[in-house]
Amino acid sequence: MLKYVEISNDIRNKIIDGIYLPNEKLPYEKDICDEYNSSKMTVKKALDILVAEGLLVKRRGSGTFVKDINPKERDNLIASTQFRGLSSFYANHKVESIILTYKVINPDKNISKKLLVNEEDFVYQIIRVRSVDGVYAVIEEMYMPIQIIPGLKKKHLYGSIYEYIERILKLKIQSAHRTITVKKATDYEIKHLNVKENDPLGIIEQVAYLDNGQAFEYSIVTHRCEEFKVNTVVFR
Amino acid sequence: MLKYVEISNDIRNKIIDGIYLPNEKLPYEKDICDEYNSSKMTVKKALDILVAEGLLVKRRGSGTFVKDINPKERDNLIASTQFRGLSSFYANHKVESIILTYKVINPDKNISKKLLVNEEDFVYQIIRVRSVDGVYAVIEEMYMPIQIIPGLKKKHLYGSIYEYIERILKLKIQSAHRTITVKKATDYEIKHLNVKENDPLGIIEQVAYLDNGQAFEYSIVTHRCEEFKVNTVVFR
DNA sequence: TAGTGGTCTAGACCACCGG
DNA sequence: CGGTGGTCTAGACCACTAA
Repeated sequence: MLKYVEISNDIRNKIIDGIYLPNEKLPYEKDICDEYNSSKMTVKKALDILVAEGLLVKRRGSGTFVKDINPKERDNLIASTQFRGLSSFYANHKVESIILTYKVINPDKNISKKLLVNEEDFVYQIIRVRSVDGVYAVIEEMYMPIQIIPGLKKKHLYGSIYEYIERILKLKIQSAHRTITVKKATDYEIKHLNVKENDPLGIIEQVAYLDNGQAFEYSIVTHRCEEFKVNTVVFR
Repeated sequence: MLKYVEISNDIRNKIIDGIYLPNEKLPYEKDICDEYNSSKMTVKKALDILVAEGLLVKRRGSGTFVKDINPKERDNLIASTQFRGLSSFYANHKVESIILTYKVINPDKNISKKLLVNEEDFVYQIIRVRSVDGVYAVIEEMYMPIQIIPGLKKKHLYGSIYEYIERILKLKIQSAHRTITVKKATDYEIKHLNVKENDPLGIIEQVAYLDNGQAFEYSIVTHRCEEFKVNTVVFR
C-alpha cells in the first residue's frame, strides 16, 4: 500500500467517523508528518486527494480545515469522484440486466472514431436494460473492440462486465471521458425503461480507457430522471 | 508564474498546435527536466495536470503519450476542466441578462444550510435569464451572503458577477460542488426560457467556495436542453 | 537488463495570514 | 513577527515494460 493513499484513507475515515468535525482545523502538516512518519510532500499529496474530493479546504497561512457539508452530500461526493460501473456503485443493492442485443458488428464511423479502430474491425454491440432493486434504471448501449476484450460471453453480461475485464482479463481500467446531456424519451425508452411519454432523460456518453491509454469502451447510458444525479467538484 | 504551470501550459500548447501529435511519445521525463531546467517532481506535477485534463496518458515502464482524441473533444475537455461563469465560458459571444428578481432576503432552511449562514442573516436573491447571442440559454437563481459579497449593485448583474467578485472585491474563487439533474419544463420555464411544454431541462445546482473555504454562492441554473452539455474526466 | 515513470525524503526558500 | 501551506530540488530507491 502506498503511503499517501494510506494517509488519505485514514484521514477520510476520521472525517466520516466524526473524529475530525466540520470546520475543525487539522493538525499542522508538520505534526501529521510526525504522526505518519512521512515527509511533507507525501502528506501534502495525501491531503490534496481529500481537497480534490471536496472534503477539505486548505488556507495558506492559516491551516487545513474540514469542509462543512452535510453527511449525505459528502458520501455522494466520495462516490462520485470514483469511476465505477453500476454494479459496484450499487454494491448493496440488487442489480439485474436484461439483454436486448448482443452481437459482433463492424462499427460505424462514429463508433470507430471513438474507439480508434478501423471500420473493418469487429466490436461487440451490447444493449442492456439494467434495474436496481427491481426498478428499471438505465438503458446501456455499449461497444468494445473484440481484440481488446476477448472471450466475452453472454453469461458475463448478466453481471458486471468491468469485473470480467479486471478480474478475468487482468486489465486495468484507468479513466473515462464523459459527456452529459439531456433528452426527451422516445418510443424506444418508453417501452424499455417503463417511462411516460415526454419524460426527461439524462444521458452519459462515455469513452473509457485502460491504463495503457487504449480506448476499450464507448457507451451511451440513458438514465430515468429519478435515478439521474451526477456530482462533481470543479476548480478554477 | 509557477514553474509547473508554465511547463504544463507550454506542453498543452504544443499538443493543441500539433507539435506533439496524437499517440506520439513525449520526451523522457529526464529530457523534459533538462529542457525546462527543473527537477523530476516539478515536471511530474506539470504532466499530471495534463493527465487530469485527459490530454496525456502515462504508462509506467514505457513512456508518456499524447491521447488520441479528436480536436473538438479535446477543446471541450480543456474548457470543462475549468470552473468559469457563463460570461467567460462564452467569451467570444454576446452574453446578456434579464433580471427577474434582485432583492435581499432571509434565507430559508435549505439555503442557509448550503451557504452555512443563519436564517436571520441576509442574502441576495438574484434571478436572471441569460442569453447567448440573442438566444435564451439559462435561468439562474442565485443566493449570496451580503456579508461576504458586499456592495453588489444592480448594474453588476447585467454583466459577470464573478468579475465583480474577483476584480472589484479582490476575492479568489476556488472551487464548486455541483449536482447535475434533469427535469421537465414547468410553466415558469416555458414562459422565461421560451421552451415548449414537456421539454427536458438540465439543472446544475452548485455551491461555490472562495479560496478561504467560505461558501459564497448557492445557485440553481436551469439549462435549455440544446445548450446543455457537461464534460468530465473521471478516474478509477 | 536498460529504460521508463512512481514514490519518498530532507531540507531550502517563498507567499500568505494573523496577532 | 511566527506559523502556516506551496514550490522546488537532488537524489535514493522501487515497479513496471520491453527488448
